Amino acid sequence: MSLAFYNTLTRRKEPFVPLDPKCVGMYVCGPTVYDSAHIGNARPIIVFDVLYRLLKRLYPAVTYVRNITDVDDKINARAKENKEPISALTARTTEAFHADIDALNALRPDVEPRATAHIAQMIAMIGKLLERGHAYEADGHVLFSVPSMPDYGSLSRRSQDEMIAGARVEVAPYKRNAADFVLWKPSSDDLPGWDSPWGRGRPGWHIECSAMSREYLGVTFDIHGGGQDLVFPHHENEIAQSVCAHGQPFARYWLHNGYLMVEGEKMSKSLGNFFTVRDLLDQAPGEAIRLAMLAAHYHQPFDWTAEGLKQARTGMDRLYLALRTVADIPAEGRDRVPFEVMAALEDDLNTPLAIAHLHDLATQLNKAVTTDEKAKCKGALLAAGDVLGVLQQDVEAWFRWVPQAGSALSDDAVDDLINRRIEARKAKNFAEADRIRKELADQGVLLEDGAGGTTWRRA
RNA sequence: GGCCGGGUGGCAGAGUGGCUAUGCAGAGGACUGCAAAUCCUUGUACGUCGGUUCGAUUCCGGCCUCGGCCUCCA
Repeated sequence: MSLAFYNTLTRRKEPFVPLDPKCVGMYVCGPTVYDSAHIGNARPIIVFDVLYRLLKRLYPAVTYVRNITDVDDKINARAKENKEPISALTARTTEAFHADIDALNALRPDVEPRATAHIAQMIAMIGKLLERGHAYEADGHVLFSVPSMPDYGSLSRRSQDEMIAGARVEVAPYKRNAADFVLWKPSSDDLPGWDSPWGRGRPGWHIECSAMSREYLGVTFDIHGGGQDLVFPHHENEIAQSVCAHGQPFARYWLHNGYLMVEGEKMSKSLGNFFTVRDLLDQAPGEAIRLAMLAAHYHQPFDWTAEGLKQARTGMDRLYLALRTVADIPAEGRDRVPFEVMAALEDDLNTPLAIAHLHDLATQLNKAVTTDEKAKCKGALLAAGDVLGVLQQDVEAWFRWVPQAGSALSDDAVDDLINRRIEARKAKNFAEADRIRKELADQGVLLEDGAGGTTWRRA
């Protein structure tokens, strides 16, 4: 089986051949740190985390770069609104972002560059664009000249005429062409700014990704990922900047995750269907959120629903339940991801199919008779979970998870009631035993009487 | 208007030119003091109209329909 991705650049699924098979480079657009991450932000985080985990299994080394945008007009506006220093806002938001993605089992990238730490590289790159005639100064700004690049628009497949026709925003008067975009803009004294050959100012939105990917991955690199909404203009402009500055190809494979909707509608604050990752982590364990997200192919539009999250949690329960039966048997071969799971993921990250195989593995485990069989099945299931980033926690911890807000019965109280029920059952007092079962059930605790005694879990 | 992506069984969601995933929910059975879990069995799915084909849900075309993007939202 070989690795293949749907490449937005060619609109086709293509075999993946890295530039350097010893080390694969991937860049994913990260968050602008002015607010809590919402579930729309979580999708690319989770999707590209699976890609990262997969690549790490297939190649000796992977360099995963995901930026932090910490200079942006939205940040400036929010800081002003909050009456807090920009640095405090970005530091706080970055920290919250890290906490959220850790809870979703997303591995940290190898490099997480901050835009403000790479202003010099951006200035150098803008200088190069000016030198090569792909940019011009106007009214304190430096703008990228779109007509200077004949094949501008190749990623999003739109012609320059179309863009001008479609422009629905008033065009700034200093632009030579309506499609031109800002590389550098002047900052007033109350705004963050850096000295540059064009005066004190700050970078435009797109230049940071061009500069930072160059810094850590080189001029040409393997994979660039992000949400579909970034295809135009962000990624298109990244390509323009990088290709024109270096005269060489930029990212070779472009992967974009589909849009995320909520209960069939576009997520927006005004519709009241806006959820942060934090909100969801209070409602369900991170792995359930993760499984819910991976239940659809990354390229498809995804409809986030409460029902879907519930189903994902039930699905995780099933997998952990299978593992619970073999808690005392050591896993065998955890380092070997089952072939079918790898094949599914290598085929353009088919996570729904991979999850189906996860369930097959759980069924096999449930049906396994000998200890040897069980050990192997357990290893296979855990290994499969490792590439998908699920089944990463202790089985009992999974079943003891309680929502943030809930005033759940303590674990000790549950154990106490279970012991009383065991006494009642010994005395054949089934009425009392059933009463206790009911009492616990009302508190969301399910009891399961098995050969090895009574176990419990929260539902 | 331009461009893009969808429409699969009760629900979610893969996939395939003929052998019809997977999970949840439903039905029946085994097991169980009860229950849960588990295992077994089970269900005339592929928007619509044409075309290509021995055969299409899968390929091609029209139509209907949903969603998105078109300058700073992942």
